Amino acid sequence: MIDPALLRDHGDVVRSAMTARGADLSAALDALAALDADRRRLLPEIEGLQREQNESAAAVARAKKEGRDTAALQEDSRHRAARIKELSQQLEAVEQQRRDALLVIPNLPHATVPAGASADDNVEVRRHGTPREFAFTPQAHWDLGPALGIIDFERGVKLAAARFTVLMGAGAQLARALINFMLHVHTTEHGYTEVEPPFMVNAASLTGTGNLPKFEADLFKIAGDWDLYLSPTAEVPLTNLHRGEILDGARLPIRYTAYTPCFRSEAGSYGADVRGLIRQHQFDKVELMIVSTAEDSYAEHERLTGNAEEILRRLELPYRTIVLCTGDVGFAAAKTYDIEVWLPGQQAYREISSCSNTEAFQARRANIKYRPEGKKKAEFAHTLNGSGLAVGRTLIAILENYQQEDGSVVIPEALRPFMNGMARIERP
RNA sequence: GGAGAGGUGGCCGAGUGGUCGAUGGCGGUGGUCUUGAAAACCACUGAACCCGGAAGGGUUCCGGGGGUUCGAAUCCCUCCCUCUCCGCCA
Repeated sequence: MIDPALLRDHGDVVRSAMTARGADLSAALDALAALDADRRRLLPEIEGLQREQNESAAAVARAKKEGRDTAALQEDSRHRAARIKELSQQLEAVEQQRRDALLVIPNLPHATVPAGASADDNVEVRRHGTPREFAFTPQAHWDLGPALGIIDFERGVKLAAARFTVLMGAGAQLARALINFMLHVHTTEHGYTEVEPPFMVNAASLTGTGNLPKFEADLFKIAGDWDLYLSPTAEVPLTNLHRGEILDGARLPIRYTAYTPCFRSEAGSYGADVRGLIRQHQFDKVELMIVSTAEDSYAEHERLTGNAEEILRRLELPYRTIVLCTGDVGFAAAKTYDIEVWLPGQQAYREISSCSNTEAFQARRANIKYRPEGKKKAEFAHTLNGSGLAVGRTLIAILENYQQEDGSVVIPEALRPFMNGMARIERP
């Protein structure tokens, strides 16, 4: 949620930020500003009447104690009560509309975010490793995996639906090893606390992160008499851990990591990445999440992105890091780095992590505050999140980058301790 | 799934229609005392929003929502949550 006071006092800043995003929100912002003005007109009027009503009630109490007649006072109060009720109903309607309007306004891009209209305008900030030279034509993982007997696409469809997959044998083991490896590095070297959250979340949590109300179509909702959704990312439960709390500033930054399965309906992406493991309705991810002070959040953002990159460096996978431009940065984010891993089967860098600083956008929606050390007034925290990393896509990257001419796949050195020492996955 | 009990400020715990945002205790902060600490004593100690340049003033909040009333923590309705027992179960 953007700061309502910013729209009120510096509407031009908000408007130009939305233009930079390529979002035409001028009508929505006009409506929001009008609702805000209505609210500020109604509120003092109601509060003044309530004050009179409180005084009147006290006068009745005094009069009764002294045995005087209170009929006139009560009659007066009755009229005022009706007026208060009438105005309050108006205010309630205005506030509801104002809330609804605020919840669909995206975040303001940070000043360091490059201007641009689409993903084509994203800017590469660094590149690590060199794509391997193959003496043969490298295969895509959707050929490698089934040939090794470790990925079964057909049976995933049989068990559930398209975009569900079964991992078998060394494939399942590899996914589990990756999860353990990532959690191990983040908890023992990067200072994150491991969390196992619920894999289903409620509407309040999804509203806090910004998935609701605007992106309900991307979610799987639980049928029946439940206000629950399958979590699309651990960002949702981790960010909401401190929803409605005021944290001690001395405790910040708080860093969490969690392995969870993630569930996304992938509505509207029917033509994209239909082959292979890239885009699934269910996938595993190790998430990184940080609650930070406002001053430190951009330093934390760099750190978090580096923590995610470190996994790829340990696995010796070539990657590049790009910063999303104003036209591509997500709804809740002020700034996002995408980390893209090299996939020889596609001869392309593909997203394997997305690391965002949402500043106070989610904190305002989820009411996450902290009391700066030595200060009395609580402030909105900044929240950050990033994949550290997407497990399925990491598995793909290993298969494709470490494939051998005979169709076997070498296990990266760093992963072998988590694979019971296995050094290679052979064809059956 | 069945039966019962209960949700009050950071915590414990009073309060069953009239200045109650709420007695008291604990915890916390500051002070007095002390070489220092403890103890004792004193004071302060929630949040959101509105008006205001500020100082300050005001409104709301006793699980959520609605209702009765001049007036609700207190009465009524409803929803949510927690706990206990039984059943079932990993």
